[in-house]
Amino acid sequence: MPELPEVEIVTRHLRALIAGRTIVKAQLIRPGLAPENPPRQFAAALRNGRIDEVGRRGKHILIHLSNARTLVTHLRMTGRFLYVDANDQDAPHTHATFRLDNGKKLLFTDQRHFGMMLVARTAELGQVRHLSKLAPEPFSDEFTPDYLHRKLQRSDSPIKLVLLDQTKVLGLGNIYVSEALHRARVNPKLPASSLSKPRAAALHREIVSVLAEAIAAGSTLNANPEEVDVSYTGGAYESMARVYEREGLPCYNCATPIRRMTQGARSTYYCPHCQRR
DNA sequence: ACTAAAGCCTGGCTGC
DNA sequence: TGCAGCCAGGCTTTAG
Repeated sequence: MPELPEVEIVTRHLRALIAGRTIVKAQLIRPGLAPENPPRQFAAALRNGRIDEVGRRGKHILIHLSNARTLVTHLRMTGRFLYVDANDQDAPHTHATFRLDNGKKLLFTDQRHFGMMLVARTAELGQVRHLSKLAPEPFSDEFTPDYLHRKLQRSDSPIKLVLLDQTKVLGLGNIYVSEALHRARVNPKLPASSLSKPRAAALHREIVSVLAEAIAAGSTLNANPEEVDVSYTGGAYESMARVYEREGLPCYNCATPIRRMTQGARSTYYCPHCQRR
């Protein structure tokens, strides 16, 4: 599923394909995709905007335009961009289209309707509700072992749930949170506040390294580098995961069978031996 | 102020 | 074979 590494890969592909292009015509087909922008306003705000930059903030993709607007996109579970000929028929579940000045069009498809878009003035992005409370980028200088320890101190919830909170730690989802905890040998049920400072430092190191390694490997996406179209399974990182979806298989450290449990209505994978405490 | 749970949504799977 | 019902999960909203 799209977590920070997956969104980073999509962002890079998009950047290579559409940076410098101009949006000739934008169309919001399903208004619910961008509830804060009525379809006519959505179209007008993007029309004739040249794409200056394609960036990322957490799991959001930011497409900055020359007309002082930014298109913000969250893929959630099944959102994806397709880059096709302008004359091609729209793909199934297409909820927005962006015709470009090179005979191509970008489609946004989303089978499950969880994805989100919004257009904002670039200068006002700081006040956009979805972005304003996000934690620092995990690769930034602000995300330090001390920062992580301080955030964890403030909650008695199971550490797995706290790590999924994008206002505390940015970029982890259900896959990488299980991976980071296993690598740091931390029990997912441990109250966040009881993680010692040295263990928080180790966890910090593993969060950064698991995200970096996933990006370097191309994440869990199966993506054609020439295309922005991606499949959300079959990517290289899937086979690199040490616990995720490995229930019953031996831990790579100690051969104990990996277990699955439910936390916050979703699966957590862990090694009952390596992650005893 | 915090936490827990419901809700959003649909394709694929399970079990009758 | 058909179909009801469950499951997956990022994030917001609501209830406690």
